[in-house]
Amino acid sequence: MPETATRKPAERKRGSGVQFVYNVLRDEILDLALAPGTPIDEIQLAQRLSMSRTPIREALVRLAGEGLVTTLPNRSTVVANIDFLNLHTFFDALTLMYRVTTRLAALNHQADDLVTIRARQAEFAKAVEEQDALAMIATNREFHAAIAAAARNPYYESLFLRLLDEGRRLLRLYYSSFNDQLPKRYVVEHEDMIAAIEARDVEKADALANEHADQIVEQIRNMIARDHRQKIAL
Amino acid sequence: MPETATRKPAERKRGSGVQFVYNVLRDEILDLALAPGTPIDEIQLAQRLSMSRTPIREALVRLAGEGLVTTLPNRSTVVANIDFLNLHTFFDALTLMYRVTTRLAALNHQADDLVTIRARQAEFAKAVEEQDALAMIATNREFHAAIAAAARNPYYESLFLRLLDEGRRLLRLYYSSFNDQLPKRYVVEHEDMIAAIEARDVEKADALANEHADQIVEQIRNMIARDHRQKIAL
DNA sequence: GTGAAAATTTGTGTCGACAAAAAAAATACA
DNA sequence: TGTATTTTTTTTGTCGACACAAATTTTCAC
Repeated sequence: MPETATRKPAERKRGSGVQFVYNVLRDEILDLALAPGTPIDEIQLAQRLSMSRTPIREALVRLAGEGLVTTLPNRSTVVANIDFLNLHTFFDALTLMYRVTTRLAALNHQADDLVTIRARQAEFAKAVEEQDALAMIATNREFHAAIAAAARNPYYESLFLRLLDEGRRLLRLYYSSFNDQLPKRYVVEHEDMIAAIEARDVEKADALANEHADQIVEQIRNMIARDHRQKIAL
Repeated sequence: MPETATRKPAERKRGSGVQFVYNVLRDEILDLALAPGTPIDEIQLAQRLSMSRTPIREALVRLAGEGLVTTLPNRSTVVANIDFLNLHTFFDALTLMYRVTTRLAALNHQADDLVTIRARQAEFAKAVEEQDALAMIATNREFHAAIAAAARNPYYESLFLRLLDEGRRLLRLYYSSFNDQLPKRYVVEHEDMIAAIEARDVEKADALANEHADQIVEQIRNMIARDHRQKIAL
C-alpha cells in the first residue's frame, strides 16, 4: 500500500473542500497511486482527509464527469479502467487535438503566450537532461497545455487537457522503460513547433504537431507491445 | 415567469435523485426556460422538486463540469451565459466535430447504426414538413448524435454532444425566425450524408459534413446579425 | 455436507441542521 | 442628505445521522 496523503483537520478555508479532495484524488489517480479499478470508499476517504462525506461525494461527481472514476449505482465508485482495446480512439483524438491546438496557437497567440510556452519547454528540456521520466511526462503535458491556452479555443482546450491527463496515466504505466534517445528528439521537435508558432506559419505548425503526435503515439504503442510480450512470457 | 415543473414527493426510487434533478435542470437550461445568467437558488429548487439540497448540489456540480452553469464560490451558481464574443471558437469546434464524426461513421459504422440514423432522419424530415422549429432543433441534434455514436470514438462524441447542446440553446434564441427554405435543404444534405456513410466514402462524407456545418453556421450567423440590427433599431 | 433462506454487515443516497460568508438592511454620524 | 459602519437576513459549505440497497455471513432445513 502506498504512502497515503493525510492532512490535519480544520486548517482549510471554507469552500475549498471540494477542490482539495478533487486535487488529491485526481493526482493519485493520474499518478496511478490509485490503480485502475480500485474502489473508492467514501467513509475511508472522509477519515483520511478529515472531512465529511459531502464534499467528497461532490468531488467524485466531478471526477466522474471527466471520466476519471466510474460510479456504480448503490455500489462503490471505482477508479476508471484503462481501455486498452479502444486505445486507437484515444490516439486518434489526441493527434487531432495536437494538430488543431498547435494550428490555432500559430494563428491566435499573443506576445506573452510565447514566454509561457518557452518557460514550459525549458522545464521539459531540463527533465530530459536529467533523465527524469516522471518530470518529462508532467512537463510535456504543461508544454502542450500552454500551446492549447494560446490557441484560445476553450472547447479544444478542455478535450485536449482531458486527453493529456489520460496520456499521463498511460505513460505512468511504462515510465521506467524510457530510453534516452527519443526524448531528445522531442526537445528538438518542440523547438521547431515554437518557431512555427512564432512565425505564424499555420501549415508548418500543423505538420510538425502531426509528426510529433505520431512519434508519441508510436512510442506508447511500442511500450505497450513490449509490455505485452513480457506478459505472455510469464 | 415560466410554468415551472413541480413533482410530487416520494415517488422516485432511491439513487435516481441526482439524475432526475440533472435532467430537469439541463432541459430547462437548454430550452432557455432558465435564461442565461439566472441565479439558481438551491433551497428554492429543493422545495420545487421535493428533495433535499444534497442531490441538487451534486447535479449542479455535474452541470458545472459540462459548462452549463457557473459556480461562484460562496455565492449562487448561475446559468451559464452565451458568449457571443467568442462564438467563432464554438463554430470552429462544431464544424470540426461534424466532420470527424461523419468521417468516422463512414469508416466504422455497423449495420444497425444506419437503421438508427435513418429513423432520426425521418423524425427530422417530419419536423421540417410540419414546420415545427423546436422539433427541428431537437431532431437535428439526435440525427447527428446518432452519427457520432456510429463513429465509435467516445472523446469526439462527448465533445460533439456538448457542442450540439450549446447549439440547441443558441438556436432556441432565434427559433421563431426560421424561414422554410433552408430546412428543406438540410433534409437533402442529411440524405446525402447517409448515402456517403453507407457507401463508406470517407472523403465524400467529410466534404458533405463540412458543407453542412458551413450552412448551419451561416444560418446562425444570419439570425444573430438580423437580431442585432433589430436591437440597434430600438 | 450442501444448498437455500435469513440475518448481519457494509457502504451508498438522502435528509435536516448548523456555521460561515456574502448581501441587504438599518443605523449612526457628518 | 449622503456616506460609513453595524446589524440583520439570506444562502452557501459542511456536518452527523438515518434509511435503504447490495454483499456477505450465518443459520437452518434436508
